[in-house]
Amino acid sequence: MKITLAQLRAFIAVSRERSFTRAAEMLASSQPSVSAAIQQLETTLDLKLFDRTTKELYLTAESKAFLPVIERLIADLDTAVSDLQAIAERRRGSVAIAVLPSVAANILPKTIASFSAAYPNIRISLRDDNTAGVWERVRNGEVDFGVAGCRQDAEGLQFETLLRDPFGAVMRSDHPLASDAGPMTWDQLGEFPFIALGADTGIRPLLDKVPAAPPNIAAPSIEGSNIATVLALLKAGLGVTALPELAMRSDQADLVFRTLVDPPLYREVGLVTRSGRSLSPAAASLAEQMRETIKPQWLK
Amino acid sequence: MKITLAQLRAFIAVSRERSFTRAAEMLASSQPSVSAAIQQLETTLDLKLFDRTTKELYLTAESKAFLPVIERLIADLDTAVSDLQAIAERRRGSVAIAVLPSVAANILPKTIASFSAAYPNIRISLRDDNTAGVWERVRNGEVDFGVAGCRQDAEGLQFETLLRDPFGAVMRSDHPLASDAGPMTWDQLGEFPFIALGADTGIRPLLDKVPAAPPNIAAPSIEGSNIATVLALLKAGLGVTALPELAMRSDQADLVFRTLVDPPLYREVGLVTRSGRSLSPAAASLAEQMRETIKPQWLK
DNA sequence: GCGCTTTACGCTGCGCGTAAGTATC
DNA sequence: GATACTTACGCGCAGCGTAAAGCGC
Repeated sequence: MKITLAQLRAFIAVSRERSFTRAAEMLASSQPSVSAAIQQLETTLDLKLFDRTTKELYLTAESKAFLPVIERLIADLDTAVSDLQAIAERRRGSVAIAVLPSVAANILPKTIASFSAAYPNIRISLRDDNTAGVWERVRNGEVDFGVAGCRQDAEGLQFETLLRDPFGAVMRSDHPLASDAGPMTWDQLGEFPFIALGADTGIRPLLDKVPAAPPNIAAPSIEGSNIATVLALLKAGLGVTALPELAMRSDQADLVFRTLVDPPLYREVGLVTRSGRSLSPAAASLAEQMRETIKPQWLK
Repeated sequence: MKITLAQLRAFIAVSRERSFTRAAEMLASSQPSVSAAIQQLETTLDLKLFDRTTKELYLTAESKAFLPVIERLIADLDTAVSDLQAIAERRRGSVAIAVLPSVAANILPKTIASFSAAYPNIRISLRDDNTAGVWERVRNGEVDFGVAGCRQDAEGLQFETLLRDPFGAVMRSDHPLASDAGPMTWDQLGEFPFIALGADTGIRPLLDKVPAAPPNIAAPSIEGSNIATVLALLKAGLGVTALPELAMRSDQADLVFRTLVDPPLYREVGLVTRSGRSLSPAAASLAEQMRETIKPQWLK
């Protein structure tokens, strides 16, 4: 015969109430079923748990010893379960994500505002990094998911596009190319010193694959290791570059962005997750919130 | 939906084995039933516990946190249950009893020898006391049960006769009455100084109710507070007394016991238990052993 | 005779096992 | 195509509730 949690709960209820009838009320059950539960427990353990007459009910010495153990057991279980349910219901928990700086600056504030309003007790841990760094942090489980550019070597990882970020030329506002703010073509960049990003960024490989790009893009005058550096170089008037729009939107002072066409180039930015691994409830909600936030931008 | 221990055990098994199939083997169950158990748990908790493909199975962060709690829970439960079963099977436990000195000397050695042989790991705690003391110790729960004389004021206590101990006259071997060893009558005691036991013993009240007793029994020359004292007085040749046989059997040196008849008087000696309260398994066995040990004597 | 527990009984439904289905590698 | 998990399905049985019986005061 097998012990069940219901039997243990009945045991606790009867012990506390010192009455089968009141225990049944407490358990929102019928009195005979409590009776049966106790009898089964007694049969299983081969031990009398209660000395009972119609008038009084006593715990035996054995059940007196058993009771606190079982009470703690049931309490621990209930605690564990309600903790889990709190996590499931997003009343508790935390999410760690890694995102591109451009995403952190331009998208996350809205996303996090909405998310925190909906789930005020979820802690969010945020790291910004370039595409390679984001992917690595997702791969090693440091974060629940990431937001970064697409990559080919998605071994064990999954990519879901959130937005297509259009490339444009960027130059100082007094640069010859800055006289017009509209779209321009790749070959117009050929006459000016090109300031490129390092090869370990997600942007550089994309540029290297543009057939219409003039040779100075592949052989840049200067290379900056990250966006901030490149923008600084641009502001110093040392050349032009090509960047996804989002990457410089947060720092437009003195700079002009002109969308590049013929052909247009996009950086796909999206969610990076471990394939075959589910997100925690809170992380899933945050990811969903991110999709919601970006959707309008998507349509742009 | 309700959580069951089977589900929790399935959760532990799958977590450890990282496979539903192997978990099912471990649980001596079918694989689909393990599958169902996990699904029910996931439904109840509204939480994914495992990320599973046919190839690999991972615990989610939540179940990783849940697992050790549940493992300890189940381990504690199993421990508690097996402890109780040890008690039920008399592999562990202890019995405390209070008995009359005469019983301790004449009956218990055999009883305890048999009992300890059958249940070597049960500790026995033994106190000897007079009838009043034994009853009191049973009443206040100091002992599991007692062996003593019968009493009327059995409020909440129960008496079960084990043996009828015949009264006899006791005197020093050089006493006139000691010339014969056979039965004698009460009135023969009338001519000699009577040494009585105190009124707080179980024996004195019995003597006071013998109609055939000569007046010197109710008005004794000397009163001893316990058997040992009375026997000492007898050995000093200061008089005669009337005692149940068992009370002096252990100390016959220099004394003669002659059964009293017309009418014969018996002290009923038996088990004293709290009514409506069950004995612990070990105590029940010891009581039973006592009945077995005494049965032959009973027939005497 | 009253109050509480146990027994009796019919029912629902859960859970098991077998077998077929499905997905992933 | 092999392997492992999931779904489908039928069966048995455990547990519930109602109702009747037993039992101690």
